Amino acid sequence: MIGNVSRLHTINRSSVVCSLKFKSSFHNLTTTTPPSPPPLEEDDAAGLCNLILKLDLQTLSENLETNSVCWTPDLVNKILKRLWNHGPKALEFFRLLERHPIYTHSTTSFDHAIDIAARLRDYKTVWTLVARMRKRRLGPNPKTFAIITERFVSAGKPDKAVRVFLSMHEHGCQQDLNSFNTFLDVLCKSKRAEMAYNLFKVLKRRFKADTISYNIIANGFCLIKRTPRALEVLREMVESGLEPTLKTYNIILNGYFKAGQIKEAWQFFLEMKRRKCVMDVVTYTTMVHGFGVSGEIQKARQVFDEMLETGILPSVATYTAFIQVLCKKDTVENAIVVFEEMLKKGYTPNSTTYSVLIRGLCHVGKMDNAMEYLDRMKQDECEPNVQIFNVIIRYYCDEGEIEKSLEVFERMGSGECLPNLDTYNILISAMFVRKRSDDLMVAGKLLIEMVDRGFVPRKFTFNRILNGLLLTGNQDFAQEILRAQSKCGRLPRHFRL
DNA sequence: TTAGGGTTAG
Repeated sequence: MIGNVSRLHTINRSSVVCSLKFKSSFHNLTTTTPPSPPPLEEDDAAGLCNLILKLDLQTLSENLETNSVCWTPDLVNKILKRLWNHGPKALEFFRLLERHPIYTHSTTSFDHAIDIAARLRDYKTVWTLVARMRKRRLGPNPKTFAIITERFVSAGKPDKAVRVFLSMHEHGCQQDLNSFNTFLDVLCKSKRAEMAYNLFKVLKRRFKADTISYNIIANGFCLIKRTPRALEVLREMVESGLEPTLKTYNIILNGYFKAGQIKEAWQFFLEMKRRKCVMDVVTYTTMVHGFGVSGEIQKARQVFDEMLETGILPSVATYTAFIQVLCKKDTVENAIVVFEEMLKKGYTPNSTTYSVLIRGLCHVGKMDNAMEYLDRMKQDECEPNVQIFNVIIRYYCDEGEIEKSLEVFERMGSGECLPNLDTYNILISAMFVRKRSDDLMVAGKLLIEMVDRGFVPRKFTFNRILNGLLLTGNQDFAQEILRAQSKCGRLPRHFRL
């Protein structure tokens, strides 16, 4: 077990894989007078990320300021995206690069950095960056505000989000119908349709609300399974002289399915046909998925076949929806048949497709098979995302295969895809199952690492580990955990921008 | 990043 602890120590720091990857990038960064900057390849972002994660502030600062890397907004954005689950490091990198003698950040990089800071709930940094953006005449733009308001809403501060939206112009960003609709959508997607509707009523004249505004609100009510309210909103829309579109119908169709009103959905679909409504791939995907989720696989298959007969081409999303419902309500074997069929027709599955299939395989205990598909993703040049890793880790944990789940975790740490809050929570919980003191040590290490990466563990998690450590007489380590806890929610001074 | 379909457990 001590092996496990020491292995965890090495994650992202000095594993062999990492060191090998670092070499080339490190060379690029430390060479002081290269004849010309070497052209950057696809993998440079990955290599640079590992380097950024490895170096301390001082060394990183020295390296970033050399002229040997040809920084481009694209490269910087790639790095910021890869470091998404290591917010403090991402911001440190962004801040250091701001001092670069030649390179200056782009609008999109500022937006990424603002998103990261907002996710860390470091609002002081958010506004500092907004001000800096403005000073450099790079923004802030409507997208910047979409990011900020969305983060406030998901942090449980919708009122603050409303105030921010209403104050956009004070930051030099004009409000218009687009930004209004975007903000309504942010509220609706967080299941605050009622709040969005109230705001809509107040501002609809000022912004000249259009079909999109109404569709957003209707969809918001559908998301909280309130189809009658959605229909009311649409009635209001027609009364104000706006015509529903195919998107409107698709929203309602999906709303019926979401609310479990399968009969209504079917009737609505028939009515659309009767009225000779032009249907599209979204209509059919909604039907296939809706029927499938409610367990009506035959109906789902029938609609899928009908779609092909009508000459509407399924999309990757259609196949994904079908594969998912087959996994859930039929058999994973049949899902694989459809998956292979999709490949034969020349479609390239994306990470969502792999995700549903891998989840399906995990669910029936076919872990080896799931791992095979994880490897197949690479062949398809499809990067596995953190959700896929989380599914595999979760199921390994559920099966009591703690070592295997740690192996997958290590694979993530060695640069493939950084773990997120869920990953840590899943693993830490699993460390209590076997009631072994060495598992508890791993849990502690994970907790410290996640705090270091800007995640805020629940109090419960801290207490659980602290209690365990105190019971096993591990006072020193408990102190370390306490230090991590006090650090939580506050970024160290050098992260301040 | 102006709206609709596909990932996610209870």
